[in-house]
Amino acid sequence: MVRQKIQIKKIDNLTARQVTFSKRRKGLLKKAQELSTLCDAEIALIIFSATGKLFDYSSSSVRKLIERYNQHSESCGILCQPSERGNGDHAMLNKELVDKTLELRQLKGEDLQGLCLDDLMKLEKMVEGGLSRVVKTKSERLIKDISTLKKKESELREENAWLKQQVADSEGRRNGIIERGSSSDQSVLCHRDKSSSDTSLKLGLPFSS
Amino acid sequence: MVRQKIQIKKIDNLTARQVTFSKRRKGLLKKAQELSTLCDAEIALIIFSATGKLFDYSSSSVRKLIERYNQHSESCGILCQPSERGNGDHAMLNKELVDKTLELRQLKGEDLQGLCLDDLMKLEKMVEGGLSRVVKTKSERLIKDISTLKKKESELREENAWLKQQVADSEGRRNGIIERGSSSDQSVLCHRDKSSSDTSLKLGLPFSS
DNA sequence: AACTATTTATAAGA
DNA sequence: TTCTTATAAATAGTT
Repeated sequence: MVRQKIQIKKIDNLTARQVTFSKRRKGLLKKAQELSTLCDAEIALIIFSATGKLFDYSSSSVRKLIERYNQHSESCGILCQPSERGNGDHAMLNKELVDKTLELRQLKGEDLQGLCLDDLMKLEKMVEGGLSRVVKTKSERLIKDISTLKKKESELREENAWLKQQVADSEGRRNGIIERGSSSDQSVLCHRDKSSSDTSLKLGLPFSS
Repeated sequence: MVRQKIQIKKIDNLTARQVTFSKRRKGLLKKAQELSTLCDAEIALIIFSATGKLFDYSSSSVRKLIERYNQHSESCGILCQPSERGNGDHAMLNKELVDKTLELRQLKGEDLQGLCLDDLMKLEKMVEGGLSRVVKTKSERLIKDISTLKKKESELREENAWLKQQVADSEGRRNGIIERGSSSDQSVLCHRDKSSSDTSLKLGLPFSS
């Protein structure tokens, strides 16, 4: 609705979707509150994000509004079962679970016998979409990993060059001044190896700074 | 909030209040719908006007959302009595549902940020497997449908040939014996035309096989 | 999280 | 109620 008018359809990009959700949720809650204040209306608003997080608003209390809604529906609509409240919950939960399990199996290519050609084609489209998104995410991850590794490599090269110089200097000093055996040699080499793995590899810090 | 910015407090004038209620209610419903579409959220909105009239909206069904709201409050809110047998069931059911929902979303290529490269590659394999099975099933279904249709076609051809013969015989008899009008002619021709369009023409199959 | 160019919502008037 | 219009508010894209 800004910069460019958007289409009202599911936002593909996850991050953009989350940002928009946060912004618009806030806007919606504000509008609900304003309407209830301005016009003396009772309002309940229940929002579940795609990830299952709950947000709600009510001018009084959500439960109270739900009660009132139920009463209204009872008097105006089809009757509800007077008993079985917890049971309805359970049954519904169970049904959702069964439905999701079947959907899951079908996405994995199982239990397809009951589907007509149209359903199969819809399913194909959906799985294709999922595959393309998975592949895209994997590629992005690979690119990122490669770039990180390249950076590390160049840091290590730099560090190595510096250490080589140290060794050369040290050897130069030793040769020019005094003969002390091979112990210092080894300690320098050890130090270099240790530094490499302890700093650059693990923490990704540039050795020279 | 226009011409002059309004205060968010109850509108005194009854008419103005009713007009504003109508306008803003419409706006709120639209925003709710947009949010649910754009961000894949589940939303329920219940509005009681000051006069007690009910307006509601839900992305799926208000009842379903209320059930989910109740369930959510139960599992996330104040602790449940540890003695209840049904509750253990309920919690377990709920956990399964949450797990399956996540798996489902990931198979569809969503919520992939938390996955490492290995997980992504496993997921890719799984979705690829699913896709290939769906495509295979679809192909088999197509082959089977085509074969069924061909069989039907040949049966109809046979029937048609037989009927044509009947017509020819009938005409032969009529010409040779008596004048009976055109009524039987038309009914036979109608039948043949109907058969043709119901099978081969509609589905784009070659008529000859 | 803040900014800002635009779109959208809407108060007031007709 | 419905339309118009001037203006406030919301927000998509960007930084």
